[in-house]
Amino acid sequence: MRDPHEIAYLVDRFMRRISANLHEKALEIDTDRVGPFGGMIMLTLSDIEPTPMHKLVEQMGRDKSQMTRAIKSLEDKGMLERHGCPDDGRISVIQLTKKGRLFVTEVKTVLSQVIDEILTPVSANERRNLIEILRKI
Amino acid sequence: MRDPHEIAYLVDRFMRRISANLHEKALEIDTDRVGPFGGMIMLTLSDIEPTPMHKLVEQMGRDKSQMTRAIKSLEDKGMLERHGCPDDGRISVIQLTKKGRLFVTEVKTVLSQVIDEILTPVSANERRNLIEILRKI
DNA sequence: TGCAGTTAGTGGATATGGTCAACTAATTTG
DNA sequence: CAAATTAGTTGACCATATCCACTAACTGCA
Repeated sequence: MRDPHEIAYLVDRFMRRISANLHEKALEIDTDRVGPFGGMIMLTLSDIEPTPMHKLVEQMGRDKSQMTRAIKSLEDKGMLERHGCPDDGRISVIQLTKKGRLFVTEVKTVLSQVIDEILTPVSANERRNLIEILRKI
Repeated sequence: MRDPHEIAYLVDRFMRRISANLHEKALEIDTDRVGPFGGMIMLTLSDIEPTPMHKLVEQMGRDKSQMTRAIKSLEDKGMLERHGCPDDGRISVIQLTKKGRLFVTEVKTVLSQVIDEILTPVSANERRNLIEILRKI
């Protein structure tokens, strides 16, 4: 394999390694059973909050109905809050709670550990390259 | 975001773009409703066949029970065959059929197109780097 | 104004993928 | 040969994804 399609394969493997390794370590911090997808949402939110749903949907490339349910679940767990937007009645603005922000810092710690482990065979220089390239995509 | 955890996020986005773009184009060639996961299995098989299940499981990093069912479904669709191994009665060796091989070449074509599109902002040099780095992981 | 089209978000139905645990049959090891 | 291991299967269950129809609120235009 040395054609473009190999990339799909490699990226898939990469992603699966992350989730597998995360799975073990995350049990301790994920006391609310937020799960991988919920965690990803929280991470994303911590970057772009406060934000309306549709921005989050766009950012994460997911279906909006899926997002509705995930957000509701996170709201029930006290991770985030929604308040209506005075300028536009359709929009509800999402914002992390204090608990949510605390959770995000924990997730970042664990996730960084996991990725560091996976990236041990990759030099610091190459890591910068990797991030650089992925950002362009 | 400039910490290791950003990588998880970027890789996730990458993977989602691949599946989204593939989703549109794949409808024509995927007449047997093999689906993304089935396609991934076929691609992997085309590299390592003939192979027993547990090698495939190891290679793809999936649960073996999941693989049992996926393989059965692909077998029903005439994409692959299994025959018992004379040396070891537990093992059944998986092999692509002619139809399966034809399907794989189609998948590779479409997938390569999709990835080429996504990688347009990335130079040839960087692509080599990317593959290089992903291989190490 | 006010109606037509668009946008934000919700909800139902269904499909696919992933996880866990228990199980059978074949094989290896001491 | 008995005990432990390995390959693969099956059932149950949860998480995630996709599609579609729907409401409410906003925008643009005549």
